[in-house]
Amino acid sequence: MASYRDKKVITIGIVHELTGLSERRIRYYEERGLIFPERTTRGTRKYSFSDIELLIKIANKREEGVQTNEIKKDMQNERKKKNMHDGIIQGQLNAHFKTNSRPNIK
Amino acid sequence: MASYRDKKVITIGIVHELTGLSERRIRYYEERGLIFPERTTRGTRKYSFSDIELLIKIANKREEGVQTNEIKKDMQNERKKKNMHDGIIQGQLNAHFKTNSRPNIK
DNA sequence: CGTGTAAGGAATTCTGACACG
DNA sequence: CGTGTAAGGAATTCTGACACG
Repeated sequence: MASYRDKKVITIGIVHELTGLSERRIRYYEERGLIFPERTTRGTRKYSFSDIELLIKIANKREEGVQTNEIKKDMQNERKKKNMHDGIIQGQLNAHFKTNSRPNIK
Repeated sequence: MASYRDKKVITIGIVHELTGLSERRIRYYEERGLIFPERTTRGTRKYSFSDIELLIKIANKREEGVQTNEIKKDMQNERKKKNMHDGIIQGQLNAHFKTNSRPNIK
């Protein structure tokens, strides 16, 4: 995991080129907690391809009139749903192997 | 193909961060025809992840004392070998299906 | 609330050149 | 030949703020 898709290496200018979103909007969505670029040593933002895909989804929601607040909640719910699903899988695995998740790991 | 690995979206500063190579060297390898970044509308270079991997290979060769000239020839030979191999495969496919590569495509 | 814009400073990138070896 | 460096200009990015609605 954490392949090319998730490596944060793209500057905001290129993100703008790729998405058509203004730099203002891109920064604003970060301010609202929808997206989390990393920073270079000297402070310029770095985005990943998956950030770019997320930005496009966000922009589409905004076009439908959804507020950033709502978008954020939706994203958190997706997260929760995914984690629940993973929990179920893990539960099934545990039951199958009749063992704890991390036995005897100090 | 032409997935994330091959999209040219990384500025030279980030390439430097990722490879440790000086910007001077990165530009020089372009000058010698070893690497081919694209440009933004206003002229700044953009590299792909595969460019970065290639740069690392080039740097390793250079450490062994191989000249850029040699490295370039080696790269061209790899290309040729690969194309020959593809040709063989294609020939086998053609023989197998007793057909031309692109029949009746206008 | 979401986005545009003007503002000023700091950091980035570019090219062509000189240096050394 | 391969790489460093200083030079000057142009473009980028950053933050905080005002505007409108």
